Amino acid sequence: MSQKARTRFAPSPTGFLHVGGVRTALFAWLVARQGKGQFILRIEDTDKAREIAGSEKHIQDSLRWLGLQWDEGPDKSGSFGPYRQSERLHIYKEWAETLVAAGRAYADHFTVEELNSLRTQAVQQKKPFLFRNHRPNNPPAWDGKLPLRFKSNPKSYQWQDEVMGDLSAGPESVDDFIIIKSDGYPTYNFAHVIDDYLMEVSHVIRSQEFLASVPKFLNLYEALEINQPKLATLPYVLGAEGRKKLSKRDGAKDVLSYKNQGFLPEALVSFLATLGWNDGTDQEIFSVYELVEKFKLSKVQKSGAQFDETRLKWVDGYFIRQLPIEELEKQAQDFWPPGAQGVNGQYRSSVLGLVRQRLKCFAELPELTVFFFKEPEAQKILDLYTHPQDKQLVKLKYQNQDYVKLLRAGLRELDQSSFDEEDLAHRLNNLLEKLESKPAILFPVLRIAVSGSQISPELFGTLSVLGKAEVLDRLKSAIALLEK
RNA sequence: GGCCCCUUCGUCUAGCGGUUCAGGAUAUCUGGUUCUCAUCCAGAAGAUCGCGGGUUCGAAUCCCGCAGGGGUCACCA
Repeated sequence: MSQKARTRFAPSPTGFLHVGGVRTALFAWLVARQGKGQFILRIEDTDKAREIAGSEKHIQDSLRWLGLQWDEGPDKSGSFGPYRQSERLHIYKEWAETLVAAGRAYADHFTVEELNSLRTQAVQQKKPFLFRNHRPNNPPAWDGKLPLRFKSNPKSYQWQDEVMGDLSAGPESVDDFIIIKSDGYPTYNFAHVIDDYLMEVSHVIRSQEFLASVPKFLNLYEALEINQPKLATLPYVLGAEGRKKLSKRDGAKDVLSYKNQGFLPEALVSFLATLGWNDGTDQEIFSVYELVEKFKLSKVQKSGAQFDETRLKWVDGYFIRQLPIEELEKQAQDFWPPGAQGVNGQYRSSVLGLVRQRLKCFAELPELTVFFFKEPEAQKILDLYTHPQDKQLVKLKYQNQDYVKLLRAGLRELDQSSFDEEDLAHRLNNLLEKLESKPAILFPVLRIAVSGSQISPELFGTLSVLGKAEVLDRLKSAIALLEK
């Protein structure tokens, strides 16, 4: 796609941005970037009742975290602003008036109750409700107090969707819909059409719930005599449980909650991009750069895709393993266990090096690394010796004095060590021979004393990072504990 | 109910009439890597391509029906 594309993401500030919504933003952003075009953030705040304070900022924070920077938006100047629909009311009014003048819009005198009863009737007759069947002959003049309805010109449509392909719908899909509400605000159906046109949006990329309304939009484009942008309809991101679209009600998570759990933004981006899209090869993980290069709307899946957090974790783990250690350190900054704060950076960096390959996200960092910053609890150590989980140790049925013997030998040997990994490996291997022990026995015994856990990073590295003084101390405490 | 969209391993997907009794990834299980967990490597299991018809020498791939799922029919977006 070499043509300049202008795309937009147009959320309404009615709450946080969830992963389904942000995927739409991502796809739109990719199309803009690869066309060397612009990505527009437009806030569709035309429903005052549903608006939630702070959500615009929250949406912006989410997009920024993922690196989906916009070129034009409410906080940026641009030649097509303002970018908040509530600040464009005069524009919609003007366009509405042209429609009125052309006889293509009329004031709707029905009360909400009347409309509801008409609808109920239609439902009872098992017929779809079409307002145009109740179109008044002599509508009152539009004074701005009554809602204004578009006077449609029902017909069949066939159109091209960049994702869905050839689509069609009959005239029953076209109806008179409200374009300006009685509070003076435009409806989505009207405002987005005007804005996309005025902002010269080339691709309207949105999710599936609007598909049924497209014939209405098409009809409006004709009445307004404006060119229709390219349309791309994205399938839903589905919740993990059912086959339903991911929604806040069904526990869809806030994008920023993934930030708080310590997922890498580039991992979420890669994961989201491949949720419903792939490049036709076996590649499973993509950098942002590759996505910009390879993404194609035509390769987007037509069916919905379940959001599977297990897969997200795999992707995130992959990125964690790939990232240079300095970069990783920056990202991990806020996730260290208590006690790690005062510690010097070099030490933390070494710890990170030891645990990085088992990290799926930084939320797991504290559990994996506590013992590097705090002596393990005595009780825990004792429990692990007396009730080992490890198969080998269980079989041996060691008594305390057996452990003490090994620990003492370890202590003696390590006391001589320089504590660089090579020397540690060399000495402990010698010790194995001397004691006629096995790695599967000696190592876990040392591991427990040092880490208070049976599961921890590889032993030589752990000892080396922990340092001689600390290791010897911990061995001595363990011995004292067992001898009590 | 009308209209519209969708339907390949549990999950994400490849596949666009023949080299596919369906490939990759993940998840699961097994084995290997001087010890646990993880990584990495090797392997196993897992989809009669929603169902039924057709077209064709040949169909996951084209056509038609059906079924299932989803969406929509708001002064919400």
